[in-house]
Amino acid sequence: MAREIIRHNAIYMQVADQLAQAITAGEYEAGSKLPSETELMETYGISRPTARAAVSELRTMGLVESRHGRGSFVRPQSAPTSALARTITRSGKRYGVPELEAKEQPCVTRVHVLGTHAELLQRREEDADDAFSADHLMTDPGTGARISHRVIIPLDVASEAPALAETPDAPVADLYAHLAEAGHTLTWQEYVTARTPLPDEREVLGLTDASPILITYRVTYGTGDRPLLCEELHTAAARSRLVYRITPEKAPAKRPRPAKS
Amino acid sequence: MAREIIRHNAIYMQVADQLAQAITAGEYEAGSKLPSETELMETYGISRPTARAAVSELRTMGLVESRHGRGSFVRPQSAPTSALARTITRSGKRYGVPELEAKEQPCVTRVHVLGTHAELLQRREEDADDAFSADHLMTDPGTGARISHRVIIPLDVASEAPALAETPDAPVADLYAHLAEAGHTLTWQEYVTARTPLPDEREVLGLTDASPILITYRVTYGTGDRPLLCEELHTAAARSRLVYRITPEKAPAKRPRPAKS
DNA sequence: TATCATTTGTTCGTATGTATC
DNA sequence: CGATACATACGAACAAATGAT
Repeated sequence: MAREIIRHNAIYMQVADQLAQAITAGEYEAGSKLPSETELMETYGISRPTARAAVSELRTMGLVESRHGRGSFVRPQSAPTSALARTITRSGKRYGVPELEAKEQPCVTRVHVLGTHAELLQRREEDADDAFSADHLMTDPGTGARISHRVIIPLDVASEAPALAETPDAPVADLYAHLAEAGHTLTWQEYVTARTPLPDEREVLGLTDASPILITYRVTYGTGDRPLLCEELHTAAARSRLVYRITPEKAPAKRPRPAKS
Repeated sequence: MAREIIRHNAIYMQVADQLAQAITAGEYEAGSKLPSETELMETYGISRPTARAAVSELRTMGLVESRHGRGSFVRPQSAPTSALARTITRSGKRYGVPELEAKEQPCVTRVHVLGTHAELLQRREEDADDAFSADHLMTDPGTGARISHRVIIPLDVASEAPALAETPDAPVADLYAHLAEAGHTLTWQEYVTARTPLPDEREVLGLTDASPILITYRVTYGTGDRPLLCEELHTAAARSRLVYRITPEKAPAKRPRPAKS
């Protein structure tokens, strides 16, 4: 019954495992050169495609990085990551977010609210609500890592706070301010996931490999917990680390039980 | 000056790009079968290794899943992900965390505080401080996804709150309570990153592929912002989504500038 | 500056094994 | 059993980037 989840019989996998263990055990220093494919062929008595497959595994594991004409190098275990604070500050009526360096002019388009955005903004996909989409490309001052940032502003929200429709590409702190001025009491919630980047995402973020990207959706809620905005942020997981401050909340007298009829 | 970051010249990459776009555009339904390698060879006029390389790219992108003897199938775009709330509630002196189902008996070991743990607990690696490590294997009740959870309790912290040393494998809510009883005012901060799992991590979490895992480090700070505990949580990014509530903080009159001399 | 050896990247061909239907 | 499909493995060749001569 117990089905083998992973096949370790394959030669290239055995070689990859051995090398992975050696790397994680610290037998190869960070930045040091892995044996070349030719050397692997000789030491393990395998063919070139097999050696390549083993190194390819290490690459997708994020353990090594291959450079054309030079070799494969061990990536630093705990890479120089910069902390990306996902906090919001408030001074009076003005909300602030950690500053990032803008790299390009923001780009505004009209989109339909679909998929995760529809789910988080609590809209049905069938309605295909229109929205503004403001795309920003920024850099993390710490590491220089690129960050792509998109703000989705549903049209009905924009019509309630016209300042949003005029400058949907403004910094999010301004968008928050406009919503606060429109009488909303703002709260936020953030959803974090990760996945391997698609080719075009790789290009946008300047990634050379298929190492994962962190994706966060920040939803701004207004009065009555109505979702107003949805921001989507992409960043290379290997270079940045998200930081959240967790503030304890008052526990309700009776724990709400998720409906599951 | 503008260096080409990604080569799209490669045939297998071009094929992978086309297929990836078709999949993300919804031309293939979730769960539907991709053209077989033989079909790809014919339609694109390429060899078998090239067709395989293209499909392999799609696999590491997490777009498709290949099954021996059957074919490659499109993975659901927005997989059934469950939300993993990373919140802490408080009722009186008792702190609560969202409940997870324990899958195995916790396992306690003695470890040195190294790497990221040392960094977050603000200890120097050279000191190689001893600590308890309590490993829990749990499941997300929503999706049944496995979650591995490790608590690092430095020995000096344990000696200040002896209850910690007695039952380091207790639920974290109990650990928090013990620290609060020892006179600490607790605050938390969480660091999120992601990476491709190592073979043994794959096995622990029951993953069949190399799709990314989300890693969160939750640090518990006591009085004077002294780091007391470090929790590390691993979960498959494809099946879970972390949820953070963001509470605005009062902005300091003058923004503290990170020292960088 | 030019050449050469080394190393990875890409592509083909071919063969065999093994799971599924 | 046979056909189909993916998995593994070998061999071979050339391209392209790199670093040293």
